[in-house]
Amino acid sequence: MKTTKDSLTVQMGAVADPARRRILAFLKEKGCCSLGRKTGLCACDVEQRMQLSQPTISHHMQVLTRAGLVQAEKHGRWRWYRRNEEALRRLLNALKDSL
Amino acid sequence: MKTTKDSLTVQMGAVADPARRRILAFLKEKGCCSLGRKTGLCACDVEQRMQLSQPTISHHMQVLTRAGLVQAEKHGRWRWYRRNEEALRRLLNALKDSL
DNA sequence: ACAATATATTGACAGGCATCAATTAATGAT
DNA sequence: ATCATTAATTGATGCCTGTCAATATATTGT
Repeated sequence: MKTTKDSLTVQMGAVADPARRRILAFLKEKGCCSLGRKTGLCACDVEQRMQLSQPTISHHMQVLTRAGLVQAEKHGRWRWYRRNEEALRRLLNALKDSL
Repeated sequence: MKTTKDSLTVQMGAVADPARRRILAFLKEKGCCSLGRKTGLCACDVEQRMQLSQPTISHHMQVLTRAGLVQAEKHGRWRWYRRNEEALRRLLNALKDSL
């Protein structure tokens, strides 16, 4: 019996992990690969700041992306991640209603 | 190497579970055991509304209480639980800052 | 074609967690 | 005292998740 998780639960699960909250905070900064961009980091940027292995970072980025809280954009060799401010705002509102 | 969880993470973990979010919603209602009280339910109230066993409910109430999101008050044979609105508000604000 | 870089995938492992049945503890009623 | 009721605890089980090493894939540069 597989119970499919509703999207709020998925997002909450994503944000419940402290490593992923740190990543979301990092994504506010300007990354070394971002060049002209105002926001967004590549995975290597994140890896540099966190003390976690590359596969672990990749996994966290996937969780955040699947939850819709960050958006990924492939750019050559890199993959740029940026916060989905809209989704984050909606999450906060949903949580406000749900709590 | 045991990493102690910070309180925000504990609270987020508590609220990430859909069953516990439902419980928090139920706690807004008036329970059968509450008699003259405006808010608060006993565990049997919660059990009636959720399709979960009594030990499971007990466990969830413990998680919510440890996280400081609900407050328990022993009253004879029953234990009344009520939402800690202050803590819930603070959690939302902390999350707003953290996200 | 080959080497280097950035990221994803796979497989494994440990720890945590949600859940239940069975039991225990606490309290109230008769 | 005994019994009924409410809730906590214990022990077990299976699932989910965070983490890493090793490997694979994709892309760029030479």
